[in-house]
Amino acid sequence: MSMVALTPRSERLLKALIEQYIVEGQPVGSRSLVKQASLEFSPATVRNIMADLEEMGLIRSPHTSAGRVPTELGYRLFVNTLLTAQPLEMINIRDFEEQLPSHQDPQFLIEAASGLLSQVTKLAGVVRVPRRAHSGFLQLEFLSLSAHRVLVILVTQEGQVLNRVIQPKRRYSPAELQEAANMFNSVYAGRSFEDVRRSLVRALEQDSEAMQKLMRSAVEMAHEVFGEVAEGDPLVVSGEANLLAFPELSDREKLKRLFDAFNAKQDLLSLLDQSMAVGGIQIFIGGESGYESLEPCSVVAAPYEVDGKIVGTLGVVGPTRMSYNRVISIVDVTARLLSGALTHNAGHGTNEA
Amino acid sequence: MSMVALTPRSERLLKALIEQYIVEGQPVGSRSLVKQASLEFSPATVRNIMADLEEMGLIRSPHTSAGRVPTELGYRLFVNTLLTAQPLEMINIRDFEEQLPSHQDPQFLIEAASGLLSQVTKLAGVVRVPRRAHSGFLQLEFLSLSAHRVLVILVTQEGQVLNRVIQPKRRYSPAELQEAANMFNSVYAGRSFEDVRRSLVRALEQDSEAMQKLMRSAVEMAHEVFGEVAEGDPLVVSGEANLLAFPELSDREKLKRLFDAFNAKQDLLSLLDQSMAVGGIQIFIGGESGYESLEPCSVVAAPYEVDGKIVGTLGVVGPTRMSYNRVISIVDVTARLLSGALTHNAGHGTNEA
DNA sequence: GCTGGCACTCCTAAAGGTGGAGTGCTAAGA
DNA sequence: TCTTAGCACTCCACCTTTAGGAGTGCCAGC
Repeated sequence: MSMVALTPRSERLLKALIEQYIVEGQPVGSRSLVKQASLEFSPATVRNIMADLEEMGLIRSPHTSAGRVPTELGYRLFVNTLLTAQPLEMINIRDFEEQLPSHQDPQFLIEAASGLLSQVTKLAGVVRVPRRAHSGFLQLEFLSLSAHRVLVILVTQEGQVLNRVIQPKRRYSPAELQEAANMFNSVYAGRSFEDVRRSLVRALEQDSEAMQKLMRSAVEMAHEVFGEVAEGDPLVVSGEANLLAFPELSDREKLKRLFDAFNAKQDLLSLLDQSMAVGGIQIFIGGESGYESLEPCSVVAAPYEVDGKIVGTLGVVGPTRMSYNRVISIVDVTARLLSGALTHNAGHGTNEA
Repeated sequence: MSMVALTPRSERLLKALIEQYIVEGQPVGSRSLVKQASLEFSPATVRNIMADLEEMGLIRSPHTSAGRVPTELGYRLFVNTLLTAQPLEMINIRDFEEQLPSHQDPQFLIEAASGLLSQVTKLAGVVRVPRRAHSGFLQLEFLSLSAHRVLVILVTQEGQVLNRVIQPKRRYSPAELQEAANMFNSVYAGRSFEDVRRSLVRALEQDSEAMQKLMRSAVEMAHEVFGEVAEGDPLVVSGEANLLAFPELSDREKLKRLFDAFNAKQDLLSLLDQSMAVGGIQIFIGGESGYESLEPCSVVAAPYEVDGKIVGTLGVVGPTRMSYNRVISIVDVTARLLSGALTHNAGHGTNEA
């Protein structure tokens, strides 16, 4: 494992090898590599260089008389230093923008982004949705639906709307509901969800005499909703079926485990959260992610923002043999566009007259 | 193809054969069938009867010296007349009910039902969500978020809440928004979504003089939302990965096509809609559904209701070789429970004091 | 240090061979 | 007339063998 720096020639060779392997999915032999990359030296020379690269742990042979295949280390070197940036013109950004119109429902945008990622990469797209607990509580509204049913609507600062129907103990007039909401909002608006939830619990435990009666009702009803509103699905996945097309995942066992991972979502979730903390585009190659279920895969992820603050992560999951430069560009631009579409004070609003 | 009625004995044999095939997934031979079902006649006799059944098109041999496998016709006869009802005690209905609590967000309930179906059947669960166009519009609310952003909230009679942020041309005070909403609701409440949408288009085309200014604004803002609010995902699918476990779907081509069908959703959607019109539990075996993509599958579907009116369908998709009696019971009970959870005036409300 | 040549390895695909599970048919028994 | 045991036959699934090819490693010459 002599960590001698690569010569320019061996770098070039490694790059050509990985690129060919990414396209063909077959171990790359010396002869075909010479032909494919029109190298000016002979197969025998290539074999010598390959032997060096193998010694360095960058490539390996599946067996004695097969060609070479990149190792995780090889991919890592490749994405770190050998990638040629994808010309972004090739990806029609217009098309992307059309799919992610500004000022839409956040949930809709997130699902659209996930679908977009999977469609254009032909891999699985995944979006970590913003956590509600940390997002800001903007406003609450009580609507009377019928005698004993009140619709409670919560609005987050991100523009998300959550709702739940509750059945309060007594009947309230629309005016009462309105006033209760006003009182509630004036106290709690602007604080984080988690913060409000805790405050409500405390308020309920405290002496109820100290609170105005209507406010007490508001707190009770709000608590019912804050406590119960499900976090919803924290992960939006699409295009899993695309992975069926890859022969390297034809191993039924592996495939099943991978799909179960998509279903369980726990590993992916942790990975994306971890990536959110770091910021910037993250690439996890094979076992680098540290999750066994994702071992045969690579993940390319990028955080996205709302009003300049990172709130979630999106990315692509595919076999280690993926077209990294293309995927990276796509993930990058999608993250930017999603951020733009989710950000409210965007300069490109439609009705700024 | 002599359509002589089956003798009780051949019926019994067919039933045993299909039941064994459902469990084992392997062609059933005469000897093993005798042993398994402890029949009181010999393998030779069974062979004779099998030959008859084959002539009637109820079973077939994959090849000369293999056992017999049910045909679609065989399955059809089986589910029509030979099924022994699954004792419902076996499925713990309590568990189901816990997963589908009343008075929850409809979207949540629908996703929970889909997940429930797939988990307990180990197949793919699918729910057709109610169509918005036909559902009733209950009430609309304008909330001022910031200077130029207004949150428009639509509430359906089913208790669903839709929302979108718009940027109106001029600024409105909260009081104005309140009044505009009141005016709007007094005119349009109770009509179907599609109806309201059409009315709005007409109102906008007509002479604006005839309308009060604030009402005009309300109509404009409402139109922006009614026109643009996406229908959302009409189909909730879960547990697709369960299908990977079935060897009969190991054909990569078929599997890919099936997964694409789940993604495209068009065929499944048509099938479920068709099933909704008929009402009652529907079973589509293999090609009976008429959709090529679903040809290797069977679908068991049942409609569900809100307030006594059928609004959608749910079901299970799996290989033709599925445990029909079990699946039918599960689909049935899930449809009932979902109906109950979605129905508002349910007798089992929690706070009816 | 590069290259052609050569022996060697090992996979893949096709071609045989074998055993078992299962069938259809026939003829004898109830 | 229905049932059953027996038997020859079929065909798959599995294994082994064989040949072919792609590729390597190494050596010797340039």
